Amino acid sequence: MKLNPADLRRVSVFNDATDDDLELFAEKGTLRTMEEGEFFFFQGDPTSHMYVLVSGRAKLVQSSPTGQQVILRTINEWQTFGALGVVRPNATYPVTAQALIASAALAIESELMKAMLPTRPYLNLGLMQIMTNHITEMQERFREMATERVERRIARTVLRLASQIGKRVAEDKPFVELPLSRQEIAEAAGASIFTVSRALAEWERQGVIEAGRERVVIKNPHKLLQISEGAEE
Amino acid sequence: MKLNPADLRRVSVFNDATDDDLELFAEKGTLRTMEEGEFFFFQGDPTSHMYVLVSGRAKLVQSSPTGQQVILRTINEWQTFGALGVVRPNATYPVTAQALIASAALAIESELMKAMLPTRPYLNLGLMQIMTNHITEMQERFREMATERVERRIARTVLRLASQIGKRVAEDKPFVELPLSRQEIAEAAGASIFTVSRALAEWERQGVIEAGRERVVIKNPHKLLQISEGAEE
DNA sequence: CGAACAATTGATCCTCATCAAACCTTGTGG
DNA sequence: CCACAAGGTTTGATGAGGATCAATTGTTCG
Repeated sequence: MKLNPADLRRVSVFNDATDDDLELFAEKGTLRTMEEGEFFFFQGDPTSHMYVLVSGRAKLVQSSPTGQQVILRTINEWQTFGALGVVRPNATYPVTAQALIASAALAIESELMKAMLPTRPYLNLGLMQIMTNHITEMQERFREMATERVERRIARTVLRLASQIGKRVAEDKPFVELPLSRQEIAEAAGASIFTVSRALAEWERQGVIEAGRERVVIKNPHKLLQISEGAEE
Repeated sequence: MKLNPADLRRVSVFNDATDDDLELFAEKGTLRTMEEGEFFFFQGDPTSHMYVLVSGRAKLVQSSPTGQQVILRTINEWQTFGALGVVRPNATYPVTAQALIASAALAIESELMKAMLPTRPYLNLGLMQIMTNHITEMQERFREMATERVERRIARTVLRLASQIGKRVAEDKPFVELPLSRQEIAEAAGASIFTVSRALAEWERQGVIEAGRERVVIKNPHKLLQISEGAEE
């Protein structure tokens, strides 16, 4: 399989790259393909590469010493992950990256990226932009987790996941489909799968969503947003 | 009051700055002094400046629409805050920065920083390093909040706050003092002040800490670490 | 068709927030 | 120097929100 360098411009970090640089990334990078459930890297591995997801879908999970997991982020096509190693070459990944479906990612050596930084302002700016995005997102999620009750958190989580990895169910319909199990929604929302199941069942009764096996279809995002903001009774 | 440019080298972002740059920051920046409880900026303000705390102590808090607060970070001398604006000039602060005690901070215009980035690799690297630190810290705190129960979270919070803003109670003693109210510890741990009060009372009974009004002295950090990791009985 | 696994549903229990009231500490003014 | 006010802290009683557990019901796939 061959990667078209021009496609790399869809990556936000590479928006302002020169054509030469894009070719360099495409050439020096190696394409890694994964089956569903396989791992790009594990929490604790040395941060050897930065990844660009070329196709498929992935998730970043963090495990506690006791084995409990939370989903920190989901990755869609042309999004980057594992970028920490660019800045801290001798560090280890703080998360595990796992393919949600069959996927392919371009792996670029951290050392290469790091060597390019001093002469590429656009790369620095691009990396800092996604970093600040992650910081503000994590701060918000932390506050939610600390102050909001489960149902709202689940609603927000479903909406956020939908914006990150949701697909239109059909071109002409506004419904958005989310290919995630209850377990995964629970790990992203910080709830038990039972509570997630009950919340989804209730929303389905109200016609807000349609729930299936490893699948959620959002039929009324507006109502879901209301729920996430506390319009309840 | 005059700021010595050489002191700025204690700021991690400026570690590798030239002497000229340090002087530039000291000269172009304005020193803002705050009484206890005053605000450097509010959540929602435009990100006009990056700050370096020169003296005192501050906290970054985020408020929910309903007014509930969480403490995201505490700032000690020579630490930076409000650095997001450097990368996103037209954004607004996602947090509020408030002085915990009488403090002074050097305010450097975001625009100035941004203009310097393309020709200063050290600045880019320095900023990215603190950003990755924040990301990994927030990811861990999020996981803790999602998976761990209160007492452990409070223990971890007290330890983390101690490492960030703790002071030795005396040069020759290992005890670390933390000048925070129960309310503030609660907001940092994502707990109620009642639960915090009970936990501290219990630990004081065990000789792990010494609790006072707006004050906690850690006498046995090792034991506290054990509690935070779940050694309980 | 049956095995494996996801999801549901109900019953139970436990953690922790909430509320109320008392207590302690610090600072202020007479 | 004492009295009082203000605000931080403690403590107990209560209750609710969710987690946990167990059993059942789908759903998918070989």
